Amino acid sequence: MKRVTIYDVANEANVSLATVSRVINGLEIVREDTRVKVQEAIEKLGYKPNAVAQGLALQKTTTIALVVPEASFNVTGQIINGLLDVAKIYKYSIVLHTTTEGILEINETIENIIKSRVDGVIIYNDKLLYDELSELKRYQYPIVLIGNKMSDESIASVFVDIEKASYDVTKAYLDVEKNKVAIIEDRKNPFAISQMVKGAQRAFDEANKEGFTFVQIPSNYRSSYEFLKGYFKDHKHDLILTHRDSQALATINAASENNITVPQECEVICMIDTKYNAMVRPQLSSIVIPSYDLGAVAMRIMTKLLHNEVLSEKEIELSYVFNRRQSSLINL
Amino acid sequence: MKRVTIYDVANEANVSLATVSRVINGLEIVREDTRVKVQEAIEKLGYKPNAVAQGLALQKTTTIALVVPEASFNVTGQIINGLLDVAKIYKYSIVLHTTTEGILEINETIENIIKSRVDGVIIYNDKLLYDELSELKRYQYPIVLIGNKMSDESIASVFVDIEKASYDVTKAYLDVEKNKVAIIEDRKNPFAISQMVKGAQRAFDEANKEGFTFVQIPSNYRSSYEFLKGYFKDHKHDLILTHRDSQALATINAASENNITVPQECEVICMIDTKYNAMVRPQLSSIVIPSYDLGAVAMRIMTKLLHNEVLSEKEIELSYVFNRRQSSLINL
DNA sequence: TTGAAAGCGCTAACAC
DNA sequence: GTGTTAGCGCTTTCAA
Repeated sequence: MKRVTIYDVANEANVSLATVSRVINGLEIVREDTRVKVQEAIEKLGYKPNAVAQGLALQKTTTIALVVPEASFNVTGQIINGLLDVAKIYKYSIVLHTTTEGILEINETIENIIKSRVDGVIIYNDKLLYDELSELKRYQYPIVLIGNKMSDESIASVFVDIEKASYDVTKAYLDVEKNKVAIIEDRKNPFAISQMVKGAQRAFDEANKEGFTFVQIPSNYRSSYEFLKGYFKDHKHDLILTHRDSQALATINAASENNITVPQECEVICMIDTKYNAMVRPQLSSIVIPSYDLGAVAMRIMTKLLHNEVLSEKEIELSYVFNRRQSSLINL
Repeated sequence: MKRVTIYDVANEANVSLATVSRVINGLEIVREDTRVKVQEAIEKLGYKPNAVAQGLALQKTTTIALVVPEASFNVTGQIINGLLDVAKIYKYSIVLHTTTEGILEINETIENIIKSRVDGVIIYNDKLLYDELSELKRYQYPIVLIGNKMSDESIASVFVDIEKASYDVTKAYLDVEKNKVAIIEDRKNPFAISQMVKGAQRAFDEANKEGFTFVQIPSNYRSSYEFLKGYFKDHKHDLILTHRDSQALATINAASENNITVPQECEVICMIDTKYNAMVRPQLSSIVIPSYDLGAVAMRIMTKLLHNEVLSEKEIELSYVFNRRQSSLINL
């Protein structure tokens, strides 16, 4: 089946292609009867405008690039859901890119994004730092960052203040003299972890206390779990904060192996709330970061950027709530 | 910064745009010194070929559309990882589409796909049935289905024989006289569940036994869990098969509420293996469906379809293994 | 209100 | 080995 073009429709309807273009774009300067004529031709031929050609002619593609770390869908899944829902509303397509560790790979990804001439790029990525962004900025892409607080003429961001969340939680524990607080490393999210550490440290400093511990672990679940099993043989904490649910689970399981009961002897709280938090036993207390909203808002901001609407604020902070479940005892 | 085009490069290098086109496409009929000259111009100007224009000229976009159900990333995450890895190798971009229940929405998605002039579409979707596919076929899109067994001139598929998996598991239990087998419904994956039921029923039929139960449940985790809590008050099973890990967790938690111990009094096995299966306690036994491979193979097949390579087989079955963990007792 | 024609950036004959 | 030119399918001035 030969692809039907705007010419075919024009022919069929006995009008010029300019007229067809006008009706498919809903321009009001078309007489009703010719509009109908064209519509019928479109219908009859099953014509669908070629978005590629439109993209060339208009110099915009109504697609945006989304960049997330490879294998991160447990964390980014909800974000993507939010993103796509809003993208649908504004009729944007989403091209999905994932990045691995290598700087080479990242540059290749950026190169591909630039070649694809998307209208903007949304990034959820702890590691895509300012240097890499500059390449994107050279080409004047509107950029929305998810998770990192940052902005300038072409960059906006949507995030949750994890430093504050970490501070709040830690402070609540210090207030009741539960002073042995530890944060478990998350190698995949160095920025988030650095924020958490900063917040906890601030709480300690303000309380004039010491004893905060940062526990470095291997990079995957299996070895983290093994490591923690050993770690808990001679370490005790009142509260352990983790970034992801998987690390909280590793912690709880490792503690359990050492006959440390959660939450009685050691409380565990993680930062990211997934549906598994409520499914596992003990149910995981967590900061509920509004992932879906993070994605939805990011996409909404992007549409504003693209339509040159004024943004009253380019750094949008979303609030979290604390959801205490079974793995911890203190309410905030 | 004005977008630099192939003309600018041609000017800078004092050659025609055809020559520039040749070097960026790596055609061998360019003299070395002019190639170098052009490369330098490209470098100097920071030129990146416009994929949109290439798409128009070549009548292909080297992008493929991926369609998955909305909010399915827990299940499709791994598939997408595999898909993207292979897509990178062959330099294809992936446009992500999600579908919700409504038939209208689905048609809109298909419409958008057609407009976007992707080179092919890969679908993981229990509900996108033959009727909807026909629209795509009208436009001669190569299609690769993940999860469903189906094929014709333009359709290929990659799947795991869930019917057989379900049969195997059920048979193993019937063989040792554990005859009270139940399958928990999964409203989001009616096709998969129907296959599972079929397999279990076949095992029962062959063994000339009765007692297979299909348990219908509400659609979300929370209400499923509540429902199952009630259900287990007056129902006992030797083995419960579920599709997703979340349903297995709901089952285990509900059983536990009724003081039914897993796996001693009731064994639980699910079909899809996620990383959480090994993290929760008891660890979930499961059929390990090779999700990553499903995605990777699907994309590989797609490249073959697009390059007109002959496919010896258009229905590719991947094999599963059974991973017994703590929630069940019998090895297969 | 409609049509003619230039242009968006690139590829691929075809000619030189 | 390199240049010229006609598209690819659409939008958008500018005229009519």
